Amino acid sequence: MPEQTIINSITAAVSEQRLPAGTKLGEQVLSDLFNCNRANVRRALSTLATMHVVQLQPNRGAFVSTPSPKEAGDVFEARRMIERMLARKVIENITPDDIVDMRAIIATEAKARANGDKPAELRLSRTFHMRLATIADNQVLERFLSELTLRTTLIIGLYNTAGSSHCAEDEHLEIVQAIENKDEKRLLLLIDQHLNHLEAGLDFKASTKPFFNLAEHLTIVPV
Amino acid sequence: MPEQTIINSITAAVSEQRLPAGTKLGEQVLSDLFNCNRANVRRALSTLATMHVVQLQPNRGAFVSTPSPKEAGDVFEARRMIERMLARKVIENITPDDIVDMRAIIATEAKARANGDKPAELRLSRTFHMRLATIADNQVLERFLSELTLRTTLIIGLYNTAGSSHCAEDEHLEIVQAIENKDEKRLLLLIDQHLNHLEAGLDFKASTKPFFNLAEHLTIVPV
DNA sequence: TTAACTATTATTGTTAACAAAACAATCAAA
DNA sequence: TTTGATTGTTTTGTTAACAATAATAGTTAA
Repeated sequence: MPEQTIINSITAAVSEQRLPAGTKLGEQVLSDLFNCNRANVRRALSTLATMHVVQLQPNRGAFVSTPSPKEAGDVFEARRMIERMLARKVIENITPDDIVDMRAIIATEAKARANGDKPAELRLSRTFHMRLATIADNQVLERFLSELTLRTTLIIGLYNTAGSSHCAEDEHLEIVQAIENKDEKRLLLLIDQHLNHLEAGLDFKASTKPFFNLAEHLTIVPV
Repeated sequence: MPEQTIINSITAAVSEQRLPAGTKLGEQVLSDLFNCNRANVRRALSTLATMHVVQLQPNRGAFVSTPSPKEAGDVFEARRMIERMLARKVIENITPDDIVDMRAIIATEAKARANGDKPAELRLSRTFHMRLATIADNQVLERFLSELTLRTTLIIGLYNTAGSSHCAEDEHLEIVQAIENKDEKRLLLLIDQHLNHLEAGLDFKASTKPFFNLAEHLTIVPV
């Protein structure tokens, strides 16, 4: 039981931007925190590493991933495609109850925003997207999206410029409306716009990123 | 270094259908085989489990995954979408050298088939698809496809009915031709047909799963 | 023979101790 | 002040031993 608990806690923290990119995840700290031995921590970190949510550095330990600009582009591209695919399936599968659920999520999200509770807002935004995947009923795509939303959050935390680091609430509402109307064309348009808004807010030049890879900037000149 | 070796060996064996679905992957056997301790084996199996290539059963150990019919459907659906996306990117990025490379892979694949070397044929078929992903130059989609091709191989090994358990060689050739012509419409059609042929050969009613000696079919592949 | 029960064996899960590497601090010298 | 070396501390990596659970074999009784 402890291993999945660790994974869930870390992914939750990342999804709420409580753990910024680059944060060291020490084994001792985690095993103390979760009252378990290091072996469990190790396996949890290994699993998170295969999801590219953390990066393992030999003999140095685990760190929350710091996606590169290229990586960010790949993530957004993959995510856009997967969400479009899910959207099509959602229109096929949607039920009135699902619509009610989604509106409830959006309402709670709006409340969190009004209260200035940004972690809750971020978490609920992700919940909304993941709910679409659940309705679409493809567990492979659902898992892929789960990973990509986490990585998206890391990317936004790294490269977002002041402005909207969150999904616009009205966009979520419009998406639900399009689903209810089974208007596929409009839904795909909204999905694209939604992700475009996120991506447009990124600035890779002036990253507030505290860490950077020296090797990227230094080239070895032969004598 | 041993961990990645274990992962590579098992994925290689799965991709060549030397390890059928359901095979027990004992920790002692693997640690003996790879001259390492159980901790490394454990982490490797944990990583493979997050890729859904093996399934972990509490207190029982690790087994090569036996995908359910529903899971098989999800895998094919996701794979079809990803390969279509990759195909579009391949047309953008393709170079003459890439064309030569791909034809070489297909030629080697044909040779393996002529020699009745089925493992090599399966491996090269996967190589062909993965090469498309490399050319498309999206590491996220490349990793997703890597997982999905492995799972596809397991599915085919489980549910395929006698006939063509492999990609048709001429289909690969036609795909390269369409890429060379930058004929996107035809390329997407071929991709769909290609995967449809694989899926059409499945029969979920009858499945057989044999067992045998692990060490006999696992070879150590260097990183 | 089959079924149920028990004893034995093997395998997985957990823990702790140790080795090796990276990190931090101190101090000396240019 | 900065550089470099040395030492001590912390953290990761590895290994082995032990505990807990499941699989197996053997035995007895119906």
